[in-house]
Amino acid sequence: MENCNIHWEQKSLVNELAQGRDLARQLQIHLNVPSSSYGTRELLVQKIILSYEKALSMLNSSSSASGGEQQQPTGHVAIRMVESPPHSLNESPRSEDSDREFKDHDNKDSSRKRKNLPRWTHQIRVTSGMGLEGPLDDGFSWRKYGQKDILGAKYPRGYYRCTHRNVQSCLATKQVQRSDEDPTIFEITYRGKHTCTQASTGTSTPPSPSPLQPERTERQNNLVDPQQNQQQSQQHTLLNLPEGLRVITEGLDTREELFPSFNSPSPLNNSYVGSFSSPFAGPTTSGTNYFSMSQRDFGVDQNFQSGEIISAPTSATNSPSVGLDIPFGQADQLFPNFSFDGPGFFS
DNA sequence: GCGATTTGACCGGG
DNA sequence: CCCGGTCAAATCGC
Repeated sequence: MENCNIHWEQKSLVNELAQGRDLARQLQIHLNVPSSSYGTRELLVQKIILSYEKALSMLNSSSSASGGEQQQPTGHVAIRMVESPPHSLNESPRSEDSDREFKDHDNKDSSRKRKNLPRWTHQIRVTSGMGLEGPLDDGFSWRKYGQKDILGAKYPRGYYRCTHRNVQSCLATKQVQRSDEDPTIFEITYRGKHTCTQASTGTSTPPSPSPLQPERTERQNNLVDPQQNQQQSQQHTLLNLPEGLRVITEGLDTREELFPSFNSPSPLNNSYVGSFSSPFAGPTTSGTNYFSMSQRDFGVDQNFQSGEIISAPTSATNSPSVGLDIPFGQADQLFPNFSFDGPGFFS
């Protein structure tokens, strides 16, 4: 059993390093492309750093005592994934989703619904000034399909799904929930993975950032704001993310999405790697009070010094499992060959 | 007119 | 039966 663990960690470590290598290659490419934006490059740098950190944490946790949590030294934005089991004691256990069954006449294999789709949340806080913040775009186009008041939460939760769900059966969804206590924190939960092919060419990327939209409190409906749906220019919109943001990320469950480079040999075509690990979503709606920030408020030269990571408040503080995660919770979805259903492996 | 959002209804799990 | 997630008709915005 332990051998399996060790073996597994080696494997994920290799994955991590390979991902870092690919990201570095991407960065190299971007450095040669004049159209590449600063934000894009910075994002790649961040991801490379993240990759290193994860690899290091794997090494630390495996060789020495697992509890050793080390801080990331850099003051930059970093992303830390914290694994937290769904039934952990922290409140807000967004329970499994009860998806109404589809009209899938054919697919009666509804055994695995979205029951165990990968799910991870990112908590995003924006500290620049206050109030209205950014078009946090994660590079995907989402369509809002619902909004609900959640028990015990002051603010409603917005439900989004991928725009191309019908055409590409892209089942990715996300939820955006504003924190009750600190209204500047948004908790974005992603579910599923994007299978849709987004605008890959990048020829006519819509550069327009979304305009400001007034904040609206939960019950007011009259003030609707024209806001354009977030466009999918994977790379370009990503530049919104670093500046002035204070990012809290928390990963739930599996994060096998982060290893798509597993079998993409060419460094060029894993551009969609970048789309996954960018946690910033565009809470676009006027329904809940989301925000947008004008680009110019954040000088590009600001170096986002305020960017800071905070480990997730709920579980990260006391959970020793910070930094090591259960890598392939649903590995079967991505890697069918990679079965590991050993009992008690992680559960 | 079309596509996205809004919003109450509905559904299913716990 | 309550609550969270989704649907779908109405509405909005372009």
